[in-house]
Amino acid sequence: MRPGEIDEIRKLPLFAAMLPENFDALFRGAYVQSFPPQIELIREGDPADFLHVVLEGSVELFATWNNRETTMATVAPIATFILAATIKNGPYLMSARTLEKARVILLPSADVRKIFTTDTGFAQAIILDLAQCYRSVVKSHKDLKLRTSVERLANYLLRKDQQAGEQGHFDLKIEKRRLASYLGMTAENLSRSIRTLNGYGVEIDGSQVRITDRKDLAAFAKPTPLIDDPKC
Amino acid sequence: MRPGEIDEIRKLPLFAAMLPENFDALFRGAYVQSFPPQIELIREGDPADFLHVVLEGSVELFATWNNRETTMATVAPIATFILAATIKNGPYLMSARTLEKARVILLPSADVRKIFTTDTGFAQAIILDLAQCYRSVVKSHKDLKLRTSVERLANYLLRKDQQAGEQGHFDLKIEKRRLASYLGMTAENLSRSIRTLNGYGVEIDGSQVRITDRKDLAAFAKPTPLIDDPKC
DNA sequence: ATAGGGTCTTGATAAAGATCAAGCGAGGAA
DNA sequence: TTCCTCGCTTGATCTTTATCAAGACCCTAT
Repeated sequence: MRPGEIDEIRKLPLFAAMLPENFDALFRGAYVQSFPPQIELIREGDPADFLHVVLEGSVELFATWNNRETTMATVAPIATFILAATIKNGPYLMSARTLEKARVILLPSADVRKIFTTDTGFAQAIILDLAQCYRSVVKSHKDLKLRTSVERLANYLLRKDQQAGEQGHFDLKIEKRRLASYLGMTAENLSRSIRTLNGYGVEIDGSQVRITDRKDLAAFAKPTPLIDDPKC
Repeated sequence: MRPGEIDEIRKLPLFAAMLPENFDALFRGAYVQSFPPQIELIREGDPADFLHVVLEGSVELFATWNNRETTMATVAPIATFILAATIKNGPYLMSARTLEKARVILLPSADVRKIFTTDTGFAQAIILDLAQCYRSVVKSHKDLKLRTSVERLANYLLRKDQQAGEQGHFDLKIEKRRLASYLGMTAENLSRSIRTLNGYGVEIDGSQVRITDRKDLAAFAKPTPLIDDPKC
Protein backbone atom coordinates (compact mmCIF):
# COMPACT_ATOMS: atom_id res chain seq x y z
CA MET A 1 0.00 0.00 0.00
CA ARG A 2 1.23 3.51 -0.74
CA PRO A 3 2.18 5.87 2.11
CA GLY A 4 -0.80 7.83 3.31
CA GLU A 5 -3.21 5.62 1.43
CA ILE A 6 -4.28 3.73 4.49
CA ASP A 7 -5.22 7.03 6.10
CA GLU A 8 -7.44 7.89 3.17
CA ILE A 9 -9.14 4.55 3.48
CA ARG A 10 -9.59 5.06 7.17
CA LYS A 11 -11.45 8.25 6.37
CA LEU A 12 -14.02 6.49 4.17
CA PRO A 13 -17.44 6.69 5.82
CA LEU A 14 -17.64 2.91 5.85
CA PHE A 15 -14.47 2.55 7.95
CA ALA A 16 -14.19 5.85 9.81
CA ALA A 17 -16.30 4.76 12.80
CA MET A 18 -14.56 1.42 13.34
CA LEU A 19 -12.60 0.75 16.48
CA PRO A 20 -8.92 1.27 15.59
CA GLU A 21 -7.96 -2.24 16.64
CA ASN A 22 -10.66 -3.73 14.41
CA PHE A 23 -9.60 -1.58 11.49
CA ASP A 24 -6.04 -2.72 11.94
CA ALA A 25 -7.04 -6.35 12.27
CA LEU A 26 -9.19 -6.16 9.15
CA PHE A 27 -6.44 -4.60 7.04
CA ARG A 28 -3.74 -6.93 8.32
CA GLY A 29 -5.59 -9.67 6.45
CA ALA A 30 -5.91 -7.53 3.31
CA TYR A 31 -4.35 -8.19 -0.08
CA VAL A 32 -3.41 -5.24 -2.25
CA GLN A 33 -3.31 -6.17 -5.90
CA SER A 34 -2.64 -4.41 -9.18
CA PHE A 35 -4.47 -5.48 -12.28
CA PRO A 36 -4.12 -4.67 -15.97
CA PRO A 37 -7.17 -3.42 -17.89
CA GLN A 38 -9.97 -5.78 -18.84
CA ILE A 39 -9.33 -8.31 -16.10
CA GLU A 40 -12.30 -10.05 -14.56
CA LEU A 41 -11.99 -9.54 -10.80
CA ILE A 42 -15.23 -11.19 -9.88
CA ARG A 43 -17.54 -13.57 -11.68
CA GLU A 44 -21.21 -13.50 -10.77
CA GLY A 45 -22.28 -16.66 -8.98
CA ASP A 46 -18.95 -17.12 -7.22
CA PRO A 47 -18.96 -17.03 -3.41
CA ALA A 48 -18.25 -13.55 -2.03
CA ASP A 49 -14.89 -14.28 -0.47
CA PHE A 50 -13.68 -10.69 -0.49
CA LEU A 51 -14.95 -7.20 -0.02
CA HIS A 52 -13.23 -5.05 -2.65
CA VAL A 53 -11.93 -1.50 -2.30
CA VAL A 54 -10.85 0.35 -5.44
CA LEU A 55 -7.75 2.47 -4.80
CA GLU A 56 -6.81 3.48 -8.34
CA GLY A 57 -8.24 3.02 -11.78
CA SER A 58 -11.85 2.06 -12.30
CA VAL A 59 -13.95 -1.03 -12.21
CA GLU A 60 -17.08 -1.94 -14.11
CA LEU A 61 -19.85 -3.96 -12.50
CA PHE A 62 -21.84 -5.91 -15.03
CA ALA A 63 -24.32 -8.74 -15.20
CA THR A 64 -24.93 -11.44 -17.76
CA TRP A 65 -27.72 -13.80 -18.73
CA ASN A 66 -28.21 -16.00 -21.72
CA ASN A 67 -25.29 -14.51 -23.67
CA ARG A 68 -26.46 -10.98 -23.00
CA GLU A 69 -24.51 -8.53 -20.90
CA THR A 70 -25.34 -5.23 -19.28
CA THR A 71 -23.34 -2.65 -17.36
CA MET A 72 -24.76 -2.09 -13.88
CA ALA A 73 -22.35 0.52 -12.49
CA THR A 74 -18.80 1.78 -12.59
CA VAL A 75 -16.78 2.15 -9.41
CA ALA A 76 -14.12 4.85 -9.03
CA PRO A 77 -11.59 5.43 -6.22
CA ILE A 78 -11.93 5.34 -3.34
CA ALA A 79 -14.98 3.14 -2.94
CA THR A 80 -15.97 -0.37 -2.00
CA PHE A 81 -18.12 -2.70 -4.01
CA ILE A 82 -20.30 -5.73 -3.41
CA LEU A 83 -20.78 -5.17 0.29
CA ALA A 84 -24.18 -6.86 0.35
CA ALA A 85 -22.87 -10.19 -0.94
CA THR A 86 -20.14 -10.10 1.68
CA ILE A 87 -22.66 -9.46 4.44
CA LYS A 88 -25.12 -12.10 3.30
CA ASN A 89 -22.32 -14.55 2.61
CA GLY A 90 -24.06 -15.21 -0.69
CA PRO A 91 -22.92 -15.44 -4.28
CA TYR A 92 -21.96 -12.29 -6.17
CA LEU A 93 -24.93 -11.06 -8.22
CA MET A 94 -22.67 -9.03 -10.50
CA SER A 95 -19.34 -9.56 -12.20
CA ALA A 96 -16.56 -6.99 -12.05
CA ARG A 97 -13.77 -6.17 -14.47
CA THR A 98 -11.10 -3.49 -14.52
CA LEU A 99 -11.60 -0.79 -17.14
CA GLU A 100 -8.10 0.63 -16.78
CA LYS A 101 -5.06 -0.43 -14.82
CA ALA A 102 -6.34 -0.64 -11.27
CA ARG A 103 -5.24 -1.26 -7.73
CA VAL A 104 -7.69 -2.98 -5.46
CA ILE A 105 -7.71 -4.08 -1.84
CA LEU A 106 -9.27 -7.42 -1.07
CA LEU A 107 -10.64 -7.77 2.45
CA PRO A 108 -11.61 -11.30 3.49
CA SER A 109 -15.41 -11.41 3.81
CA ALA A 110 -15.23 -13.64 6.85
CA ASP A 111 -13.30 -10.94 8.71
CA VAL A 112 -15.80 -8.27 7.69
CA ARG A 113 -18.68 -10.42 8.86
CA LYS A 114 -16.97 -11.22 12.13
CA ILE A 115 -16.14 -7.62 12.94
CA PHE A 116 -19.47 -6.01 12.17
CA THR A 117 -21.21 -8.20 14.75
CA THR A 118 -19.12 -6.74 17.55
CA ASP A 119 -18.12 -3.27 16.33
CA THR A 120 -21.10 -0.95 16.71
CA GLY A 121 -19.53 1.91 14.78
CA PHE A 122 -18.80 -0.37 11.85
CA ALA A 123 -22.33 -1.79 11.96
CA GLN A 124 -23.79 1.73 11.86
CA ALA A 125 -21.64 2.61 8.88
CA ILE A 126 -22.65 -0.56 7.05
CA ILE A 127 -26.30 0.24 7.65
CA LEU A 128 -25.91 3.70 6.13
CA ASP A 129 -23.89 2.35 3.20
CA LEU A 130 -26.40 -0.39 2.42
CA ALA A 131 -29.35 1.98 2.72
CA GLN A 132 -27.59 4.31 0.28
CA CYS A 133 -26.86 1.47 -2.17
CA TYR A 134 -30.40 0.23 -1.95
CA ARG A 135 -31.82 3.65 -2.70
CA SER A 136 -29.45 4.07 -5.62
CA VAL A 137 -30.66 0.88 -7.27
CA VAL A 138 -34.27 1.82 -6.65
CA LYS A 139 -33.60 5.10 -8.43
CA SER A 140 -31.98 3.29 -11.35
CA HIS A 141 -34.94 0.98 -11.50
CA LYS A 142 -37.39 3.87 -11.64
CA ASP A 143 -35.24 5.52 -14.31
CA LEU A 144 -35.40 2.40 -16.44
CA LYS A 145 -39.11 1.67 -16.00
CA LEU A 146 -40.47 5.19 -16.23
CA ARG A 147 -38.32 6.80 -18.92
CA THR A 148 -37.52 6.27 -22.57
CA SER A 149 -33.91 5.90 -23.62
CA VAL A 150 -33.59 9.51 -24.79
CA GLU A 151 -35.02 10.70 -21.48
CA ARG A 152 -32.54 8.55 -19.57
CA LEU A 153 -29.67 10.01 -21.57
CA ALA A 154 -30.87 13.58 -21.07
CA ASN A 155 -31.10 13.13 -17.33
CA TYR A 156 -27.75 11.36 -17.21
CA LEU A 157 -26.12 14.35 -18.89
CA LEU A 158 -27.76 16.76 -16.47
CA ARG A 159 -26.56 14.73 -13.50
CA LYS A 160 -22.99 14.59 -14.79
CA ASP A 161 -23.02 18.30 -15.54
CA GLN A 162 -24.19 18.98 -12.02
CA GLN A 163 -21.51 16.71 -10.53
CA ALA A 164 -18.93 18.63 -12.59
CA GLY A 165 -20.09 21.90 -11.09
CA GLU A 166 -22.68 23.02 -13.66
CA GLN A 167 -19.95 24.35 -15.93
CA GLY A 168 -21.91 23.49 -19.02
CA HIS A 169 -19.15 21.25 -20.28
CA PHE A 170 -17.56 18.04 -19.03
CA ASP A 171 -15.90 14.84 -20.14
CA LEU A 172 -17.92 11.64 -20.40
CA LYS A 173 -15.10 9.55 -18.88
CA ILE A 174 -16.75 6.40 -20.18
CA GLU A 175 -16.81 4.70 -23.56
CA LYS A 176 -20.02 5.34 -25.40
CA ARG A 177 -20.81 1.66 -25.81
CA ARG A 178 -20.50 1.21 -22.04
CA LEU A 179 -22.62 4.27 -21.41
CA ALA A 180 -25.19 2.83 -23.79
CA SER A 181 -25.21 -0.46 -21.89
CA TYR A 182 -25.42 1.37 -18.57
CA LEU A 183 -28.39 3.38 -19.81
CA GLY A 184 -30.08 0.24 -21.12
CA MET A 185 -29.75 0.75 -24.86
CA THR A 186 -27.52 -0.21 -27.76
CA ALA A 187 -24.56 1.84 -28.94
CA GLU A 188 -26.39 2.64 -32.18
CA ASN A 189 -29.37 3.86 -30.25
CA LEU A 190 -27.15 6.05 -28.09
CA SER A 191 -25.73 7.73 -31.20
CA ARG A 192 -29.20 8.49 -32.41
CA SER A 193 -30.31 9.67 -28.98
CA ILE A 194 -27.44 12.15 -28.95
CA ARG A 195 -28.63 13.39 -32.33
CA THR A 196 -32.08 13.89 -30.88
CA LEU A 197 -30.68 15.92 -27.97
CA ASN A 198 -28.80 18.20 -30.40
CA GLY A 199 -32.19 19.83 -30.73
CA TYR A 200 -32.30 20.52 -26.98
CA GLY A 201 -29.02 22.29 -26.37
CA VAL A 202 -26.61 19.36 -26.21
CA GLU A 203 -23.42 19.00 -28.24
CA ILE A 204 -21.20 15.96 -27.92
CA ASP A 205 -17.87 15.76 -29.71
CA GLY A 206 -16.00 12.59 -28.88
CA SER A 207 -16.10 12.44 -25.10
CA GLN A 208 -16.57 16.19 -24.68
CA VAL A 209 -20.08 17.24 -23.76
CA ARG A 210 -21.32 20.78 -23.98
CA ILE A 211 -24.69 21.84 -22.70
CA THR A 212 -25.51 25.05 -24.52
CA ASP A 213 -29.05 25.42 -23.22
CA ARG A 214 -29.60 23.81 -19.84
CA LYS A 215 -33.11 25.22 -19.54
CA ASP A 216 -34.14 23.58 -22.77
CA LEU A 217 -32.53 20.29 -21.85
CA ALA A 218 -34.10 20.31 -18.39
CA ALA A 219 -37.51 21.10 -19.85
CA PHE A 220 -37.14 17.97 -21.95
CA ALA A 221 -35.51 15.78 -19.28
CA LYS A 222 -37.77 16.75 -16.37
CA PRO A 223 -35.27 15.66 -13.72
CA THR A 224 -36.50 14.88 -10.21
CA PRO A 225 -34.44 14.43 -7.04
CA LEU A 226 -36.34 11.21 -6.41
CA ILE A 227 -34.54 9.66 -9.37
CA ASP A 228 -31.65 11.95 -10.18
CA ASP A 229 -30.22 13.22 -6.91
CA PRO A 230 -27.45 10.81 -5.88
CA LYS A 231 -27.34 12.19 -2.37
CA CYS A 232 -31.04 11.89 -1.72
CA MET B 1 -53.58 -4.72 18.05
CA ARG B 2 -55.04 -8.22 18.10
CA PRO B 3 -54.11 -10.71 20.82
CA GLY B 4 -51.03 -12.71 19.87
CA GLU B 5 -50.24 -10.38 17.00
CA ILE B 6 -47.50 -8.60 18.90
CA ASP B 7 -45.82 -11.96 19.43
CA GLU B 8 -45.85 -12.65 15.71
CA ILE B 9 -44.27 -9.30 15.06
CA ARG B 10 -41.67 -9.96 17.70
CA LYS B 11 -40.73 -13.10 15.77
CA LEU B 12 -40.00 -11.20 12.55
CA PRO B 13 -36.28 -11.42 11.75
CA LEU B 14 -36.05 -7.64 11.85
CA PHE B 15 -37.28 -7.42 15.45
CA ALA B 16 -36.42 -10.81 16.95
CA ALA B 17 -32.92 -9.82 18.07
CA MET B 18 -33.92 -6.55 19.73
CA LEU B 19 -33.56 -6.06 23.44
CA PRO B 20 -37.03 -6.60 24.94
CA GLU B 21 -37.08 -3.14 26.52
CA ASN B 22 -36.29 -1.51 23.18
CA PHE B 23 -38.93 -3.54 21.41
CA ASP B 24 -41.47 -2.49 23.99
CA ALA B 25 -40.41 1.16 23.80
CA LEU B 26 -40.62 1.13 20.01
CA PHE B 27 -44.09 -0.37 19.96
CA ARG B 28 -45.42 1.86 22.71
CA GLY B 29 -45.06 4.69 20.20
CA ALA B 30 -46.75 2.71 17.44
CA TYR B 31 -50.04 3.49 15.73
CA VAL B 32 -52.14 0.63 14.45
CA GLN B 33 -54.44 1.75 11.66
CA SER B 34 -56.99 0.13 9.40
CA PHE B 35 -57.39 1.35 5.86
CA PRO B 36 -59.93 0.71 3.12
CA PRO B 37 -58.71 -0.41 -0.32
CA GLN B 38 -57.02 2.03 -2.67
CA ILE B 39 -55.82 4.42 0.00
CA GLU B 40 -52.51 6.12 -0.49
CA LEU B 41 -50.48 5.46 2.65
CA ILE B 42 -47.31 7.10 1.46
CA ARG B 43 -46.53 9.61 -1.26
CA GLU B 44 -43.06 9.55 -2.76
CA GLY B 45 -41.09 12.64 -1.85
CA ASP B 46 -42.64 12.97 1.59
CA PRO B 47 -40.32 12.70 4.59
CA ALA B 48 -40.10 9.17 5.97
CA ASP B 49 -41.81 9.77 9.29
CA PHE B 50 -42.85 6.18 9.84
CA LEU B 51 -41.61 2.69 9.28
CA HIS B 52 -44.60 0.63 8.16
CA VAL B 53 -45.47 -2.95 9.05
CA VAL B 54 -48.28 -4.68 7.15
CA LEU B 55 -50.37 -6.86 9.44
CA GLU B 56 -53.28 -7.72 7.16
CA GLY B 57 -54.23 -7.09 3.57
CA SER B 58 -51.68 -6.07 1.02
CA VAL B 59 -49.90 -2.94 -0.05
CA GLU B 60 -48.55 -1.90 -3.43
CA LEU B 61 -45.35 0.08 -3.74
CA PHE B 62 -45.28 2.17 -6.88
CA ALA B 63 -43.38 5.04 -8.40
CA THR B 64 -44.41 7.87 -10.67
CA TRP B 65 -42.74 10.28 -13.01
CA ASN B 66 -44.17 12.64 -15.59
CA ASN B 67 -47.67 11.19 -15.42
CA ARG B 68 -46.39 7.66 -15.77
CA GLU B 69 -46.69 5.09 -13.02
CA THR B 70 -45.11 1.73 -12.40
CA THR B 71 -45.55 -0.94 -9.77
CA MET B 72 -42.33 -1.65 -7.91
CA ALA B 73 -43.43 -4.36 -5.47
CA THR B 74 -46.33 -5.68 -3.42
CA VAL B 75 -46.00 -6.22 0.31
CA ALA B 76 -47.93 -8.96 2.10
CA PRO B 77 -48.22 -9.72 5.85
CA ILE B 78 -46.21 -9.73 7.92
CA ALA B 79 -43.53 -7.53 6.48
CA THR B 80 -42.10 -4.05 6.78
CA PHE B 81 -41.59 -1.59 4.00
CA ILE B 82 -39.45 1.45 3.28
CA LEU B 83 -36.83 0.72 5.89
CA ALA B 84 -34.06 2.46 3.94
CA ALA B 85 -35.82 5.83 3.85
CA THR B 86 -36.40 5.59 7.60
CA ILE B 87 -32.73 4.84 8.22
CA LYS B 88 -31.45 7.59 5.94
CA ASN B 89 -34.04 10.04 7.21
CA GLY B 90 -34.64 10.86 3.57
CA PRO B 91 -37.74 11.22 1.43
CA TYR B 92 -39.69 8.15 0.35
CA LEU B 93 -38.62 7.05 -3.12
CA MET B 94 -41.82 5.10 -3.65
CA SER B 95 -45.48 5.65 -2.93
CA ALA B 96 -47.64 3.04 -1.25
CA ARG B 97 -51.33 2.27 -1.50
CA THR B 98 -53.53 -0.43 -0.04
CA LEU B 99 -54.77 -3.01 -2.53
CA GLU B 100 -57.36 -4.49 -0.19
CA LYS B 101 -58.56 -3.56 3.27
CA ALA B 102 -55.37 -3.48 5.30
CA ARG B 103 -54.08 -3.06 8.82
CA VAL B 104 -50.74 -1.40 9.19
CA ILE B 105 -48.50 -0.47 12.11
CA LEU B 106 -46.74 2.87 11.93
CA LEU B 107 -43.50 3.08 13.89
CA PRO B 108 -42.05 6.58 14.29
CA SER B 109 -38.85 6.72 12.23
CA ALA B 110 -37.10 8.81 14.85
CA ASP B 111 -37.54 5.99 17.38
CA VAL B 112 -36.22 3.41 14.92
CA ARG B 113 -33.18 5.55 14.21
CA LYS B 114 -32.54 6.18 17.88
CA ILE B 115 -32.77 2.55 18.87
CA PHE B 116 -30.62 1.00 16.16
CA THR B 117 -27.64 3.11 17.21
CA THR B 118 -27.62 1.49 20.66
CA ASP B 119 -29.20 -1.93 20.15
CA THR B 120 -26.64 -4.22 18.52
CA GLY B 121 -29.11 -7.01 17.82
CA PHE B 122 -31.43 -4.61 16.04
CA ALA B 123 -28.54 -3.16 14.05
CA GLN B 124 -27.51 -6.65 12.90
CA ALA B 125 -31.05 -7.43 11.82
CA ILE B 126 -31.30 -4.16 9.91
CA ILE B 127 -28.05 -4.94 8.11
CA LEU B 128 -29.33 -8.31 6.99
CA ASP B 129 -32.69 -6.85 5.96
CA LEU B 130 -31.14 -4.05 3.94
CA ALA B 131 -28.64 -6.39 2.27
CA GLN B 132 -31.55 -8.62 1.30
CA CYS B 133 -33.58 -5.70 -0.06
CA TYR B 134 -30.62 -4.42 -2.01
CA ARG B 135 -30.00 -7.78 -3.61
CA SER B 136 -33.68 -8.10 -4.49
CA VAL B 137 -33.67 -4.84 -6.39
CA VAL B 138 -30.43 -5.75 -8.15
CA LYS B 139 -32.09 -8.96 -9.29
CA SER B 140 -35.14 -7.03 -10.54
CA HIS B 141 -32.84 -4.67 -12.36
CA LYS B 142 -31.03 -7.52 -14.08
CA ASP B 143 -34.38 -9.07 -14.96
CA LEU B 144 -35.51 -5.86 -16.60
CA LYS B 145 -32.30 -5.10 -18.48
CA LEU B 146 -31.40 -8.57 -19.66
CA ARG B 147 -34.75 -10.10 -20.55
CA THR B 148 -37.60 -9.42 -22.94
CA SER B 149 -41.10 -9.04 -21.54
CA VAL B 150 -42.12 -12.60 -22.43
CA GLU B 151 -39.00 -13.93 -20.74
CA ARG B 152 -39.77 -11.91 -17.63
CA LEU B 153 -43.30 -13.31 -17.52
CA ALA B 154 -42.09 -16.88 -18.03
CA ASN B 155 -39.61 -16.59 -15.17
CA TYR B 156 -42.17 -14.89 -12.96
CA LEU B 157 -44.54 -17.81 -13.42
CA LEU B 158 -41.80 -20.32 -12.62
CA ARG B 159 -40.91 -18.43 -9.45
CA LYS B 160 -44.52 -18.29 -8.29
CA ASP B 161 -45.01 -21.96 -9.05
CA GLN B 162 -41.96 -22.78 -7.01
CA GLN B 163 -43.14 -20.62 -4.12
CA ALA B 164 -46.47 -22.46 -4.25
CA GLY B 165 -44.69 -25.79 -3.91
CA GLU B 166 -44.21 -26.75 -7.57
CA GLN B 167 -47.77 -28.02 -7.76
CA GLY B 168 -48.07 -26.99 -11.37
CA HIS B 169 -51.02 -24.74 -10.58
CA PHE B 170 -51.48 -21.63 -8.50
CA ASP B 171 -53.43 -18.41 -8.21
CA LEU B 172 -51.92 -15.16 -9.50
CA LYS B 173 -53.20 -13.18 -6.49
CA ILE B 174 -52.64 -9.95 -8.38
CA GLU B 175 -54.61 -8.11 -11.01
CA LYS B 176 -53.21 -8.63 -14.47
CA ARG B 177 -52.78 -4.94 -15.11
CA ARG B 178 -50.71 -4.65 -11.93
CA LEU B 179 -48.70 -7.69 -12.85
CA ALA B 180 -48.08 -6.10 -16.23
CA SER B 181 -46.86 -2.92 -14.61
CA TYR B 182 -44.70 -4.87 -12.17
CA LEU B 183 -43.14 -6.78 -15.05
CA GLY B 184 -42.55 -3.57 -16.99
CA MET B 185 -45.10 -3.93 -19.78
CA THR B 186 -48.62 -2.86 -20.65
CA ALA B 187 -51.72 -4.89 -19.89
CA GLU B 188 -52.23 -5.53 -23.59
CA ASN B 189 -48.72 -6.79 -23.95
CA LEU B 190 -49.20 -9.12 -20.97
CA SER B 191 -52.25 -10.67 -22.65
CA ARG B 192 -50.23 -11.33 -25.75
CA SER B 193 -47.28 -12.65 -23.77
CA ILE B 194 -49.57 -15.16 -22.09
CA ARG B 195 -50.69 -16.24 -25.55
CA THR B 196 -47.08 -16.75 -26.53
CA LEU B 197 -46.47 -18.92 -23.47
CA ASN B 198 -49.47 -21.11 -24.33
CA GLY B 199 -47.02 -22.67 -26.73
CA TYR B 200 -44.66 -23.53 -23.88
CA GLY B 201 -46.91 -25.38 -21.46
CA VAL B 202 -48.68 -22.50 -19.75
CA GLU B 203 -52.43 -22.10 -19.40
CA ILE B 204 -53.97 -19.12 -17.66
CA ASP B 205 -57.70 -18.87 -17.04
CA GLY B 206 -58.63 -15.79 -15.10
CA SER B 207 -56.26 -15.79 -12.17
CA GLN B 208 -55.66 -19.54 -12.28
CA VAL B 209 -52.34 -20.57 -13.73
CA ARG B 210 -51.54 -24.10 -14.82
CA ILE B 211 -48.11 -25.15 -15.90
CA THR B 212 -48.62 -28.27 -17.99
CA ASP B 213 -45.03 -28.65 -19.12
CA ARG B 214 -42.52 -27.18 -16.70
CA LYS B 215 -39.55 -28.55 -18.68
CA ASP B 216 -40.67 -26.76 -21.79
CA LEU B 217 -41.34 -23.53 -19.94
CA ALA B 218 -38.00 -23.68 -18.14
CA ALA B 219 -36.20 -24.34 -21.42
CA PHE B 220 -37.71 -21.13 -22.73
CA ALA B 221 -37.34 -19.09 -19.52
CA LYS B 222 -33.80 -20.16 -18.63
CA PRO B 223 -34.15 -19.22 -14.96
CA THR B 224 -31.04 -18.59 -12.90
CA PRO B 225 -30.75 -18.31 -9.12
CA LEU B 226 -28.78 -15.09 -9.65
CA ILE B 227 -32.00 -13.44 -10.82
CA ASP B 228 -34.82 -15.73 -9.79
CA ASP B 229 -33.98 -17.17 -6.39
CA PRO B 230 -35.52 -14.84 -3.79
CA LYS B 231 -33.49 -16.37 -0.99
CA CYS B 232 -30.14 -16.04 -2.73
C1' DA C 1 3.67 7.21 -42.89
C1' DT C 2 0.62 3.42 -42.86
C1' DA C 3 -1.77 -0.77 -41.85
C1' DG C 4 -4.79 -2.84 -38.61
C1' DG C 5 -7.86 -2.94 -34.90
C1' DG C 6 -11.07 -1.01 -32.33
C1' DT C 7 -14.97 2.40 -31.66
C1' DC C 8 -18.41 5.29 -33.33
C1' DT C 9 -21.79 6.70 -36.66
C1' DT C 10 -25.19 6.18 -40.23
C1' DG C 11 -28.67 3.93 -43.01
C1' DA C 12 -31.91 0.21 -43.91
C1' DT C 13 -34.67 -3.09 -41.94
C1' DA C 14 -36.80 -6.00 -38.35
C1' DA C 15 -38.55 -6.90 -33.91
C1' DA C 16 -40.47 -5.58 -29.60
C1' DG C 17 -43.50 -3.06 -27.31
C1' DA C 18 -46.99 0.89 -26.80
C1' DT C 19 -51.14 3.02 -28.09
C1' DC C 20 -55.75 3.35 -29.73
C1' DA C 21 -60.20 1.47 -30.41
C1' DA C 22 -63.59 -1.90 -29.94
C1' DG C 23 -65.78 -5.70 -27.96
C1' DC C 24 -66.15 -9.46 -24.51
C1' DG C 25 -67.38 -11.16 -20.05
C1' DA C 26 -67.64 -11.54 -15.06
C1' DG C 27 -69.49 -9.42 -11.02
C1' DG C 28 -72.25 -5.95 -8.48
C1' DA C 29 -76.30 -2.87 -7.80
C1' DA C 30 -80.88 -1.65 -8.58
C1' DT D 1 -83.36 -10.10 -14.20
C1' DT D 2 -81.12 -6.20 -16.53
C1' DC D 3 -77.94 -2.74 -16.65
C1' DC D 4 -73.56 -0.93 -15.66
C1' DT D 5 -68.87 -0.95 -14.66
C1' DC D 6 -64.44 -2.44 -15.03
C1' DG D 7 -60.91 -5.42 -16.21
C1' DC D 8 -59.35 -8.22 -19.81
C1' DT D 9 -58.62 -9.44 -24.59
C1' DT D 10 -58.07 -8.74 -29.48
C1' DG D 11 -56.91 -6.38 -33.73
C1' DA D 12 -54.85 -2.54 -36.17
C1' DT D 13 -51.47 0.70 -36.15
C1' DC D 14 -47.60 3.45 -34.59
C1' DT D 15 -43.42 4.27 -31.89
C1' DT D 16 -39.43 2.81 -29.92
C1' DT D 17 -35.63 0.08 -29.90
C1' DA D 18 -32.62 -3.63 -31.75
C1' DT D 19 -30.20 -5.74 -35.43
C1' DC D 20 -27.49 -5.95 -39.47
C1' DA D 21 -24.32 -3.95 -42.65
C1' DA D 22 -21.19 -0.60 -44.17
C1' DG D 23 -18.28 3.12 -43.82
C1' DA D 24 -15.86 6.87 -41.05
C1' DC D 25 -12.81 7.91 -37.55
C1' DC D 26 -9.12 7.38 -34.43
C1' DC D 27 -5.55 5.22 -32.02
C1' DT D 28 -1.40 2.75 -31.96
C1' DA D 29 2.29 -0.28 -33.28
C1' DT D 30 5.28 -1.33 -36.78
